Amino acid sequence: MPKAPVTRNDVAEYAGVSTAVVSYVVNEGPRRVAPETRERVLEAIRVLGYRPNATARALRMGTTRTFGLITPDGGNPLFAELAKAIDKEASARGYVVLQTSADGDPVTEQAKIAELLIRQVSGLLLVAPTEDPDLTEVGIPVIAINRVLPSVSSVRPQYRAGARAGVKHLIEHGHRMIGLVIGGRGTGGRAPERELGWRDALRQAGLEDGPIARARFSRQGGYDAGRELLAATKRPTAIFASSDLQAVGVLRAIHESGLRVPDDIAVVAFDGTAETEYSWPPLTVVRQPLDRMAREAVSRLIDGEDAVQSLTYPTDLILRRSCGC
Amino acid sequence: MPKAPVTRNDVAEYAGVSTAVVSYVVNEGPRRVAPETRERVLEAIRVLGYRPNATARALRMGTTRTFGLITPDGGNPLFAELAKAIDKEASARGYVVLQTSADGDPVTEQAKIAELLIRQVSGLLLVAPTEDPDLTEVGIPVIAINRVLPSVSSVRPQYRAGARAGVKHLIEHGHRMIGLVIGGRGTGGRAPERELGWRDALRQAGLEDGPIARARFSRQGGYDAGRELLAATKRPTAIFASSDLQAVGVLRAIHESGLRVPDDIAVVAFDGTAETEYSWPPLTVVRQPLDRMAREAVSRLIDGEDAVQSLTYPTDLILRRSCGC
DNA sequence: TTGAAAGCGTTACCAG
DNA sequence: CTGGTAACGCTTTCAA
Repeated sequence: MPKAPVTRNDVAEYAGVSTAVVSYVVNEGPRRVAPETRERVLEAIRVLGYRPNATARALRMGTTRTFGLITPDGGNPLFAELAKAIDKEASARGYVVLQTSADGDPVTEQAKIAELLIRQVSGLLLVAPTEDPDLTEVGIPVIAINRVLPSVSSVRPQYRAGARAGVKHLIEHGHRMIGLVIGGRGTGGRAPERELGWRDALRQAGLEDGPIARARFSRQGGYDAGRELLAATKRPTAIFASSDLQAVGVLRAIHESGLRVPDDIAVVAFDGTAETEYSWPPLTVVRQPLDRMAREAVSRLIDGEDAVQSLTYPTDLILRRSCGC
Repeated sequence: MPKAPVTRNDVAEYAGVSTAVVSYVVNEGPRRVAPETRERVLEAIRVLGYRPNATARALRMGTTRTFGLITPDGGNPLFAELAKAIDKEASARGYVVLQTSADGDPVTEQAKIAELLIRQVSGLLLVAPTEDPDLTEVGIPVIAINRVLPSVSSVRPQYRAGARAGVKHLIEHGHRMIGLVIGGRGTGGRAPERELGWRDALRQAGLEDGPIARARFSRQGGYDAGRELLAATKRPTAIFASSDLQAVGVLRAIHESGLRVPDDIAVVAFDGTAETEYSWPPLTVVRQPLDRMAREAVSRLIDGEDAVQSLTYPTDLILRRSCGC
């Protein structure tokens, strides 16, 4: 027997006031209420165990104070960490986030967006959306993270500069043949900016391109790519991996081949999730400023800046052992 | 100028029918509607771009088809994978999950529960809740995952049997001195069942207890614990880590000390997240049946089994290289 | 300082 | 087979 929920009516009755007064007390406005009355209402709320019904409030107010967050894959630590940062930021500002995963599938992604929209979310955060969904007419603020979309604002790390810095560091260690592991084969998208950054650094140093292995953004993809690079005719002495997951796979490929990191091959990765601090050896990484991106994304949704902008944030180079430091 | 949302009224007007009919069409019930009328309504919906308002529906129906999920830490891969499994399961059954993280803090946890309750979630999933919140009076189904609570049903792996199997495997490899890394120091709770399982296996084989290191359930905790065990007077030849995160830390501690896995020290971990397949060496793990647990937890929430039960599920022993296989 | 009442978008009952 | 309409719980304007 699921006991009927206590409504604001019950509270009003118990306290001997009107429902309006209860509302004033609960919301601390928009009208003042006499201290004594206020006490009575508070008491009634306590006694009855009243909890306001946010759906009714949302219906009336037209806003749910809820954000929808769609990631391509909740199992990817990068997205998990990003989601955590967003949740934290949103919580701090009184919002709740409806988080869901699109499983890398554009049609699932579209369906999830629709699902969130009917639930009247106050804003939408799309992490690395696979396709460009039709977003001009949704009527709520939308922001893309880690990917730029034509019709909405976006927030992402300075991929190109970050990759350049990572590769440059490898060059400073004396490497002349630096391979690249990047997206492009299978699902998982590409990463043109990181590829450009890698090339920038090589050009600046007057080096020729090292071998490129294109693979999915996964540990397995990195493993395959690593094996490919190790088998290349001109085997690189260093590898720049465009994601943590791939770097971890590369590491495994290198270990299996009996080579040593960083002595035989150095590795630097892009992303910088927690996992990289405990790989063997610990990975030198170009870290995405997740907290800052999360803060900015949430701010824009709440404060409703409506000009379409694409914002980028500087990365951090974290030196650990895999580069030879 | 945020264009006014199109409501069911607009659709009714456009199609020249009443709002009730629109409702029947949208919900495919509870009344039949003439095919021709139906077509007109569908057309109107298409033309106007109508999207039903789920908050109004929730208010009317008293159910949101939304679950609240609270994990202690969204950054922990185990919980991220579990959340993913739950999201997938819930999605398949037409539910959406509001996921949020309590950051290991009981008061945050309580606040998040309240936040979800006012949003009228249809059920609550609590992953490894830190405290026993007052849950008898919430009026919606609640299920605990990976921890048993007095007042609600729970779902968890067979910790004891799983740990026993993992340690037994180590014994079969010939190890006689097997250390344990487990929770208990700092935040992060304990793990009595896993400790019991470890001891069971040792007893069964007539072995004495190896050294125990208590630490937080984190990579850092495992690292510290690993160093502690390596410095022990009777250094173990094998270590059973009660979580993946700790095992990864243990691995790092071993590598730093110059020892080899599994030759000098074997390692087996409990959990079995994706990360362990790509550690070096790949970890032999006792895998939690996350998908099954997720399915069962969601089912119970939806189907509303109200007897308080604590359900356990068998683990899988995944053999990889860290045990010596 | 407080009360009454309208209305948010939806569902479902009751008439027609 | 379809239309009208009350009700869900809440906020807020208007009146007292």
